[in-house]
Amino acid sequence: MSDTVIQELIDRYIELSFSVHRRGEALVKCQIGSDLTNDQHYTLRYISKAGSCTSTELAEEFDVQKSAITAIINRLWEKGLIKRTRDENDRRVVYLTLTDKGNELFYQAEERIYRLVETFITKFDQSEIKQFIETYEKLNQVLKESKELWWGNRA
Amino acid sequence: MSDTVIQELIDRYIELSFSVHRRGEALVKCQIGSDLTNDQHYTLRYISKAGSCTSTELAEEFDVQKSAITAIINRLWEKGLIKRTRDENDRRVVYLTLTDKGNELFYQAEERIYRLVETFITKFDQSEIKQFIETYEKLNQVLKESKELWWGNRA
DNA sequence: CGTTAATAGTTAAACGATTTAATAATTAAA
DNA sequence: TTTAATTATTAAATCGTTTAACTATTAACG
Repeated sequence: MSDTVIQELIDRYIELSFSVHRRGEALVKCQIGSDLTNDQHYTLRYISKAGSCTSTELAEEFDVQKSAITAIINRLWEKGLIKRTRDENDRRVVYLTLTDKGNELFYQAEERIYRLVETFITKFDQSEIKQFIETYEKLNQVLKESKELWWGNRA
Repeated sequence: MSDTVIQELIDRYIELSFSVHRRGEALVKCQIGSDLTNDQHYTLRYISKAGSCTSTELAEEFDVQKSAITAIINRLWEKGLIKRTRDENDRRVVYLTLTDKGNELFYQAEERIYRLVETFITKFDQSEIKQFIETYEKLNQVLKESKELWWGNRA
């Protein structure tokens, strides 16, 4: 592969890693606005899809420390969007689920995002989107593996 | 386009916007580690490519308030990586340039990233990468335009 | 059984990135 | 010359993150 293509991939990926989080933020806040941050929305999203999960699971999934999860869950809990339930068999474990309010807010946001994407999706054709998603997933996977490799050499 | 493909794009994009910033962070810190955050590296990168620029320019480019730029520039300045120079003709303006140390650190990071990307780039073929970059740019452009549209309706 | 590990989650302190609102200094416009 | 607009900064607040220490609980093993 030519050097310029590698360099361009790097440029784009770094650009991506800088800007896309902010674009996501705009996406979540789009139109009527939800008062949710990108990270909060993504957390609701994960819990909604899982039905119920633990802090440890979220920390592993998001690749952050458990204390970061505690913080974000606290903020969602203060907004009344999340419920904490202790496991009766193993009393160390806390299950996280969405409250009715949490569910409602999440689905509202999802619907808004869907409507928005519909407005511009016509500019792409299906195969282009599919290809993009595939390459992204591959790239993400490769980066994840690489990361484990480097960090295995340290610490 | 089918509903499932739209939904999948949304899922992937939201995932992307959540995770990619963290992957970028790992990329910047890879191997020997640079003590730069992703945002700091990206800022050095922009100034390096531009040669010299202003806070206002960075704020527009990064799509944040100018005070956020002041903050990040302060941190880089404290590390001795950035120089501030007042314009003699218009004394409101401050030009930002990299110091020698800033240049060195930035190029070290770039080289590390390049070497890393080389190790896994073989898993992709050139056309796939090119296509990925193109679609990314298109998507980014479309989202930028959409954002201006929604936010034009507010405020 | 009882002591020692390990695990799940939280708290506290610190830092980085961000926003809004207010301000200082300077230049442009009327 | 007074008023506007522009450039950059500061201050206060919030969010997301890390590391380190801690609590409560469960598992392991002699």
